[in-house]
Amino acid sequence: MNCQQHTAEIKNKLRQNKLKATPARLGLLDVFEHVKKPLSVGDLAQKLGRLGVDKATLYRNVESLEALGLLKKIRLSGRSEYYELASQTHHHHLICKNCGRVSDIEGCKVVANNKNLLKKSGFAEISGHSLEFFGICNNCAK
Amino acid sequence: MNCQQHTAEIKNKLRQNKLKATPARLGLLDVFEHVKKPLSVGDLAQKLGRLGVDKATLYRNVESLEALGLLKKIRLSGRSEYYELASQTHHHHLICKNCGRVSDIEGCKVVANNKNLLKKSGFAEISGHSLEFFGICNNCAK
DNA sequence: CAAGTAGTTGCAATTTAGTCGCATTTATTA
DNA sequence: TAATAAATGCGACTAAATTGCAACTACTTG
Ligand SMILES: [Mn+2]
Ligand SMILES: [Mn+2]
Ligand SMILES: [Zn+2]
Ligand SMILES: [Zn+2]
Repeated sequence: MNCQQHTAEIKNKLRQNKLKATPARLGLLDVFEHVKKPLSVGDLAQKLGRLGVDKATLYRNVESLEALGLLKKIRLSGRSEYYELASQTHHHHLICKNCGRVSDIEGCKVVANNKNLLKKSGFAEISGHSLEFFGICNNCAK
Repeated sequence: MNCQQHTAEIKNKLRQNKLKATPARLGLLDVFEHVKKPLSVGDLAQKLGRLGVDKATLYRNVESLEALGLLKKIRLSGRSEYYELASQTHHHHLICKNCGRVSDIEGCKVVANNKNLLKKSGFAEISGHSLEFFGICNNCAK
């Protein structure tokens, strides 16, 4: 699939959900396509430099694009929220406690033994992990 | 072990680490002993109501008590940081996407199959999870 | 292709979570 | 009880995120 087809697809998806295909949104998604790392709104603002998109707009857009299923919010350490393209295959992250560097861990089986994955990760030491499940509690499901 | 022994132990641990056993710290730890849920600094401030501990003090204390190993910082959803007693056995959490309710998942084997644990969790639906590892990357380890 | 309009944007003000410096107070020790 | 290292409260400050609103623009429909 080439880039124009891809853009057309995105525009469709937006319109199907009554979201306009604005320069801010297309630019934002384009940044995610080209940058491989998780990005905060601050990162985005910087990458979008010449487009000069207001931060309120960025916050509103990452939120609606997440709701739409194009972005995924991930919780790294630090004070800001990060986002990735939701189209990436499910994976987790290794976060350096020293410098904050983030590496993807491919081939997740939460279910299986992770040791092999970690060996291949390019990390010198794994000192901890955090695993959270999200869902609906019985009380809310009622 | 009764409650007084326990308090004495905590005082010792604090003093051994040149931390004073202040009302703010003992009160804070007491809240954690009695409340089973992870707490943010905001939660703590509220629970400590009548003691009227300043938020700067609370932030400084959760930090030093974490460094001391009495508290553990955990990242749930939402914007603030949460803490739990570090004395609890290693576990993870189920977080309701609807109401934010947090349940402990006991008997963690990140390594093993989680399905049985989830059945017992009191959740109607598990729709996702997040797993992060923390460590030192090769670049930082150098 | 020219309105009409729902949806979007930028801007400024505001809220929230957390941090910091400093003068005062307190827990501990001798 | 006096000396003092550590802790506290207060206020000012920061960064991240949110909100209201008037102006604007991408899309729809004719
Ligand atoms: Mn990733
Ligand atoms: Mn817990
Ligand atoms: Zn590193
Ligand atoms: Zn719930």
